[in-house]
Amino acid sequence: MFKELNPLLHSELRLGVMSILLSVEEADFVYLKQETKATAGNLSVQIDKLSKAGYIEVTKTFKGKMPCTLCRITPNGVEAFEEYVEALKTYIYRKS
Amino acid sequence: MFKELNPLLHSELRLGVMSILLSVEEADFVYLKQETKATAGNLSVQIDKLSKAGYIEVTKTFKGKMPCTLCRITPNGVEAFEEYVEALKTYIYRKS
DNA sequence: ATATTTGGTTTATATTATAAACTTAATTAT
DNA sequence: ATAATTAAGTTTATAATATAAACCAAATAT
Repeated sequence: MFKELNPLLHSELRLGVMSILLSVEEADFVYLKQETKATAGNLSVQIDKLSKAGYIEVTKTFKGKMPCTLCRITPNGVEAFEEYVEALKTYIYRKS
Repeated sequence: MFKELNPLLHSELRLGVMSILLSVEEADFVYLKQETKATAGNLSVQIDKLSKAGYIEVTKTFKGKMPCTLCRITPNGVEAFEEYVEALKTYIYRKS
């Protein structure tokens, strides 16, 4: 019937982050913040969750002298995203 | 960029209820409970929220001697659902 | 030198989802 | 007939989640 919606992805901000990372190969904190319009605190927390779930990989480097947090999606992340989309379809394209 | 995901619909159970009501014209509490596999308490709360938002219409009747809570989607509900789907697409079919 | 901005993290709070406990009435079993 | 069970919900307490406010360290501007 309905497939379960992975609660880690079923969150506006985390979904946004994943969506960006699917299309962009790598993105830093500042870019993600701009694109998602999230506050830094919220973004930080959600990046952490995605990272702990193994959906994204986070590398802390420096751009010049400024800290720079780079994120990229992992194969597990891609898979989870695709499954999430499949699950969503059971809600959205429903045959009575 | 990303469209906002209506938080009232961005909930697994409420989305399930709306999805059913879109395809079925009318459904009672017991049916919704079976299809969504929700607990009665949870379903009751979520039906109430959808109803207060004007997305569904709830009528309390009796089937024989047993109480029967009938739900149907409203035009506002249909519209909100469609907008929600459009918003979702900005996350899912994203052109980099 | 001090004030402000940048790039974050931590923590406290508000919101939300969920289940457990309860209610009322109808069945079923004894 | 009455006691126990089930049905159909609702209310309320709790657990989980999201979010922003407060904070920190380093860099830059004044």
